[in-house]
Amino acid sequence: MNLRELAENLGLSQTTVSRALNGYPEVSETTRRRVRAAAERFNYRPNLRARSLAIGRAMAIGHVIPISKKHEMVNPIFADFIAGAGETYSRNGFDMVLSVVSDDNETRAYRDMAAKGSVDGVIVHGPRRNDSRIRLLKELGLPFVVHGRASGETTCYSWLDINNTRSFDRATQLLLDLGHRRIALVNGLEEMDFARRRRKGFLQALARAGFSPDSDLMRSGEMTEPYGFRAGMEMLTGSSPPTGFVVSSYISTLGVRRAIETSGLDLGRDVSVVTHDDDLSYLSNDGDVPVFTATRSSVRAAGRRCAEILLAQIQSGDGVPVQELWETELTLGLSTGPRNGAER
Amino acid sequence: MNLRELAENLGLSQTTVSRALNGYPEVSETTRRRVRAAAERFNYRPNLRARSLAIGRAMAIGHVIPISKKHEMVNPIFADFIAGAGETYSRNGFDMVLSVVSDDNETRAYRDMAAKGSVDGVIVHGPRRNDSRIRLLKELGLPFVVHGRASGETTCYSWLDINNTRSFDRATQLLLDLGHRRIALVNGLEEMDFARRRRKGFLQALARAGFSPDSDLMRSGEMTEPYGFRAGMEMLTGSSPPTGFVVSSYISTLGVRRAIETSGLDLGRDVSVVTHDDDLSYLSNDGDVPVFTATRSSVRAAGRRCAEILLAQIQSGDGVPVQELWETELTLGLSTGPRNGAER
DNA sequence: ATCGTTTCCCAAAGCGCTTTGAATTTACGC
DNA sequence: GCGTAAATTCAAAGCGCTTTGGGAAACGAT
Repeated sequence: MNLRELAENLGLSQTTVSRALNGYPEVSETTRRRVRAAAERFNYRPNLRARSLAIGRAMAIGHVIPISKKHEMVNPIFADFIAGAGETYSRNGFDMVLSVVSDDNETRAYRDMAAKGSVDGVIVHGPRRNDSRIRLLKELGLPFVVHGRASGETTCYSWLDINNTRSFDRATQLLLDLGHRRIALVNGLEEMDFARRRRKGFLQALARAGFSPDSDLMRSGEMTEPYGFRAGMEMLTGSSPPTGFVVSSYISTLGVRRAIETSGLDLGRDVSVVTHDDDLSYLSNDGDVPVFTATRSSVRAAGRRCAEILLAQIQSGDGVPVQELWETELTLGLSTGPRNGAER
Repeated sequence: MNLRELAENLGLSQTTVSRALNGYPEVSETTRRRVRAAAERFNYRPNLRARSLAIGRAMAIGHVIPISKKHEMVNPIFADFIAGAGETYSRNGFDMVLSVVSDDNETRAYRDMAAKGSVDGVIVHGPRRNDSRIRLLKELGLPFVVHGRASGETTCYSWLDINNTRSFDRATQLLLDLGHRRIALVNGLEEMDFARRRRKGFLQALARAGFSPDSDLMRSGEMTEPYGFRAGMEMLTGSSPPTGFVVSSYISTLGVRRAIETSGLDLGRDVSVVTHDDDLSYLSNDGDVPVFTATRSSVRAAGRRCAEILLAQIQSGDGVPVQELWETELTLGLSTGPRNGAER
């Protein structure tokens, strides 16, 4: 059932039917009701492609997901973000189109999206230092919101980020306050912007306490469970193992815990761990008392908000960037405690 | 840059340019090269909406993700599936459109997709017993592939599933062979088709060994980590705790492990666990020796394959259903061992 | 030269919708 | 009853592409 058929059926012109359905004032209330009823009855929905061709908008938001051996974007954190953003989209009648591309094709993917006109805007995930995508998207004139920030990028753009530096400063400070002296950082990939900021916060707290960084106690890598395990094992079996860990992701924290247990140590007593908790719906750190002491911020809420910002930007058409910096909650769990008196 | 401009620029008609780019034989090789070069130079991509309006195909596949309090589809498993499917899509020039809807709107979402013409086909996730979506999609004439199966649905349709019954039969049998007598099942939501099949396999193995089912040792729920923990705690602190667990998801297995450890028991010695492992890229159970004994099947590979089947179906246009049943690997890890001699 | 055949290219229609500009009907005041 | 304004409705153009049905040019064969 298309517009023409529906119009014929009603004995009206396509114009009138279209206007009736889209709420234009030039059509009388009685015919509008009549049209609405018929549309309902025939289960009519305007063809999206035709509609967006006519109005020049795609009614869709794009997410480009680079995929490769070294850099895997489709992770549980991303899934939760998507869930949040998706809610917002469907509430506003937008679709979400995901483009999974090998990461050497990422630039092309954005170019394609812009040229093909398949989306009205995009969300940029996992910004890196000096991220070239931001310039590209500006050049293409495609509205976008960055989840995170790209330090080094001086031009103005919309982003939503958490205060990574302060989060990790506070997390580290907590361990210092508990008496820990050898504190390890298990971080994300060094090229990711958030990882740099977290490291900065970590080092900042150490410096304040008068400690100089120990590169043996700093790891960066993609935040999987096995990575956390490996990093944990290496450090715990090293010559002078840490008594505290600050970990960038709940997922790798699971690996760190495994390493601690494998080493016969007791989490929260022998070794303290503070993690960043994205409040993932499937890997909740909730409970009467959370298992892990964590800096928490819901990535799902971030998804919702990023989507809202982007849609507002598209609707308004003005290029006024919106920038939001969210603080995280530092919640105490069972994974932290005072340093054991005895040196290990 | 659109087709008209490109054609004008070349001094050719739109027809010729279109044909040149789409590889039709009616255009000479020399002009084809000339057109290709110009398209490259101007960074021309056909407008997708116009194109699909003209050819009547959307070049996109839909995934409907129901979302609600009780039934959360955006999980790490789904993320991996998406990653696999997405690879296939982009290799074939298709987009993936996700529609996140509250689950009382699911039917509407499929209807919308079909009527709006925004996709050429859909993948159905998480089939339930007697799933109404299958009938709906047949009625709508929208090509689809089901990831899993819907028992009770008698009509013929394309699906890709793993042999859940046999998997869980084997897993249970392994524990029986190791001497375990009280074996618990921590399963997914009862309404999900796979959960029913897994329970069937579980009970089948028990029955073969002459054991009758004990409802105290069977749980079902959404497969989160906290759920696994709760289920594990309840059973382990019950009057006659299990010495073996069969768990439906790696994620809830993490919860079960936490419960075991919290109870002061030793995984693999006091309590054995066999899990189903979807081979998630972020929560890998790999290693020289896997942590968990598991029935393994890559959900990412399943995503790839489902996408292939669907695309083939769309391309060919015939309605010949494809059905694939994959066996899982039963891999031994560190989480299983003979039952302790002493009764606990 | 003439007549098919190829080869190469084009004008125009059509996909299903929105929107412009105009036409028709109705309402109202005089 | 007439003129004007307001309220409705409509025909047609256009969004950017593909594709149908020819037409012109080039090429051999007669």
